[in-house]
Amino acid sequence: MVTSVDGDVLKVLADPLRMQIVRLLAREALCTTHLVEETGAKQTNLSNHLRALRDAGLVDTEPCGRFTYYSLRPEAIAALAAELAGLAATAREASAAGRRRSC
Amino acid sequence: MVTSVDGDVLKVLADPLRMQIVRLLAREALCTTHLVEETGAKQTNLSNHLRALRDAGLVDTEPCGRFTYYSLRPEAIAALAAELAGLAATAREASAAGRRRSC
DNA sequence: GTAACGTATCAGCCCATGGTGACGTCAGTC
DNA sequence: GACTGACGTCACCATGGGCTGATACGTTAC
Repeated sequence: MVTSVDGDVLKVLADPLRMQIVRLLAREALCTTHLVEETGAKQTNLSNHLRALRDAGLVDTEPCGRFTYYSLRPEAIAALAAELAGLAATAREASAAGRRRSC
Repeated sequence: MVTSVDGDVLKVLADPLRMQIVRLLAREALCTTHLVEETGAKQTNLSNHLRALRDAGLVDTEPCGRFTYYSLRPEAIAALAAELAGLAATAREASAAGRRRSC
């Protein structure tokens, strides 16, 4: 299949807290301390979610002294957006053509 | 916030079987029987997932005798794609400007 | 060195959710 | 009417994954 929407990325983004992190990181790079303040979540919890985001290739980390800056990787999000847009285009086309499999 | 990526839609799409259903429905409208053949999943299981997709506004149903046709709603997918694209654009801009919060 | 701080890892609990079987409902066929 | 096939709903079980506390590690300040 040409466009295989990455299930892992979707699963990672499906969590509300991780989505909130992604939204915050889209605006500016932050370190864990900031995210604790912004989200109100425990540091341990955030560290787990950040690891999930890192493993999925959604964020980059940059150590800075004893801090660690997290920043969003626009390509990852853009790739997912493009794949979904392609899916939507296919569906629109199929819908316009009234394509359906007979029973 | 202007763009609030719908967490429900993401959560629904995060399931691999549901994503497979969405991909199949993007090409043509199908009824449950077809989906059972294509996916190999149990009818009951599919019915549950289809309900989730319907509740999330991702698919439309159209009764046809004793069959039920399911079709993808392109708008729902397109809206999600657009929101994600917006997020990616914001992130790209922030990254280019080197925006980061000081510790 | 020691203390304080930022961050990561681990083990455990608990809840949400996917899968399944039994059953009910509705439409078409005889 | 009785039967069959298409779908949906419900109750149950099992697994996954999110949250937490304890703890470890590395860095900076004193």
